[in-house]
Amino acid sequence: MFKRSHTCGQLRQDHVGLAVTLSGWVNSYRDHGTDLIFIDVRDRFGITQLVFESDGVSAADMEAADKLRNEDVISATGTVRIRKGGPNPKLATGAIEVVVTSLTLLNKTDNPPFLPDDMGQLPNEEIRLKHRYVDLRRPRMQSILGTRHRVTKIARDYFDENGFLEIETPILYKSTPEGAREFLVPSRNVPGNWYALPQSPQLFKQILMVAGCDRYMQICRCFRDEDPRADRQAEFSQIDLEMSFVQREDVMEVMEGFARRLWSQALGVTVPPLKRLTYSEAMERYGIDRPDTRYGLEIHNISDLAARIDFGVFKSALEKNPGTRHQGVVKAIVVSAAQGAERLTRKILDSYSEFVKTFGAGGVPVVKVNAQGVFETGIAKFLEPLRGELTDRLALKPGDLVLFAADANNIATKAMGELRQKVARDTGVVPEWGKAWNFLWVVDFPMFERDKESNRWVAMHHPFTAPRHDQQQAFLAADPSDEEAIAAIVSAGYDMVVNGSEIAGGSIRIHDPAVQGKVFGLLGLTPQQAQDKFSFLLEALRFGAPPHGGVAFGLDRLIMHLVGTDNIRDVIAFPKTQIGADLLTRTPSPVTDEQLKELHIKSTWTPNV
RNA sequence: GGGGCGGUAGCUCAAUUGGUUAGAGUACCGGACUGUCGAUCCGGUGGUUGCGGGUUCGAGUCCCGUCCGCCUCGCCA
Repeated sequence: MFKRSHTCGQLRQDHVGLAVTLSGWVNSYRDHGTDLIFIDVRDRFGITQLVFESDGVSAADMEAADKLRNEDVISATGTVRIRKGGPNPKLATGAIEVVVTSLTLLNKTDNPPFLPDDMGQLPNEEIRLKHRYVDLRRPRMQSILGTRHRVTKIARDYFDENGFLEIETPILYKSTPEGAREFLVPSRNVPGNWYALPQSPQLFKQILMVAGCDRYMQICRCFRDEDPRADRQAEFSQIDLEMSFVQREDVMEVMEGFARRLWSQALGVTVPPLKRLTYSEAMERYGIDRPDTRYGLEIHNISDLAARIDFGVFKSALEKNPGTRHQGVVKAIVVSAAQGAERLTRKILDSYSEFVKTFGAGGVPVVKVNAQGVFETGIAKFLEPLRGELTDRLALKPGDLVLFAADANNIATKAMGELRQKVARDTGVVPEWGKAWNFLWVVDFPMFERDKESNRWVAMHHPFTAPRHDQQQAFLAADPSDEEAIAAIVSAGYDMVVNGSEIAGGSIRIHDPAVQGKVFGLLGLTPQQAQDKFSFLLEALRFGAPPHGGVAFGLDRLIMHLVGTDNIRDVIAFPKTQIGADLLTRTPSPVTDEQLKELHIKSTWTPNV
């Protein structure tokens, strides 16, 4: 029999004397010979020690117990008693043991590729993913799966209480090639036509608002066929929301309430009211649209001072793109002695130039402030005329380091934003997990940005994002050819950021067909193209569309924060690798010519000979 | 598409300048052991050094190609 009476984490002193049956995996065995064997049996709920004594169990069962090995699946019946050898404080069940009277071996395991314990070093990730069923047995992974379950439950409860309706939207959807690369699915019934997997349910949830659903939520899967990162998968999950008759503040209030509920229930952490940063402020002070405010190291614009000295590096940078928003700038980060400037060795500082080159910047000039307040290092003599003013403006003290970036505004900003985070890691000023939760809002994003390659406008958030309420008239009046005017339009978007990570983003949507048409036009869609791709949306906007807006939380990233991992694969039961492969099921995989034919497609792939 | 790191026993790793029969821990197999708890002790099995070429008297080590995993730039409306 294997129907258990209790779980492996359940038994306590109160249960002493009870006849019980436990089922689970052999976590470890301690074989003391023909008369005494200990087996720790494990399930999702815990570990319990079983004792086999030769005078309490049949000879056959004793022999079977002798042969048990790690990860065998067993069921054992016996009696609970206080441990004879003293309690084991490491186990929740450590006060008791179960003296076994009968044993059933349910599944004899082959020698497992690795043991699912969290004590030693983990095998490499390839092995873990190949044998995911073993990896997921680890208590740590079970705990993460448990957190993930609780988060989705809290989300459903919270949004239910706030009047949201959970509604499913299609996975087989229409291709809308703006944005991320899509996964395509061929249609059998309509030869030559295709579905796409949704990058997000964006338009369906807007249609649901037009359909009078008022408040929608869904825990949905999204698909973007782009290269992954440590915190990004091609297939990922969102807590997706949309609300009718709301302005920006209304959505933000609901979001903030959810974040507060989540951190409270999952971690016991109280989230204070969120501060707000505008996008331009974030970019200016932190060089990134999702600032990590757990440490200082803010970025200073010293272009005005830099322009006054004869230093070639600064001079040539400042001459870039005159009169535009990408005009050359000189920016500085101060690493104070108190923030661990001495940890930035010559070698590390040298590596920073290589580091910023990956973002297109030229290098990182450095000066060090010596004990007399005088600048040292190679470029010190060029900066000497500015020493007094720089010392005042940057509040420099002996022992401080100043790191510079001089380039076109967008490049210098990006390089400094990334460098700031790297410096923080290198100096050790980033608090360890769980010590600080710096939530904030970023608002007032530009509606559009210029795509470098195609030199066209692209929507910064997405093409359905509305201009901020007070920008609507300016937007409708703006001349599409006036680049600076278009770039200056601010959207009604908002991102929630915690510890430098974007965990949610959303916006008030366009509900006016005229505004939507102008956006499509700016994005380079002809009226005919807009009609072909989004006729359903444009029509819906003409048939009674309420003002609406919404947001999506990145579920995987939320879990990463709540469990303290920087690997997104740890929070997904069956994740994919860098090339989108599932090593467990060996996906993707070839299909037959018959399958292809039925779908009216032909592969152009040929094997390398 | 670019850059970086890695791939040696089931697993984690080692192997000096290119040089004897590629080692250790653990797992596994056999044995001993009545109070362990990451049991202990004794013995043993286990290798296409990712794969394919090349250089060399000799390659885990050097070269070329390729596959896989991770990090990253681009990309991610």
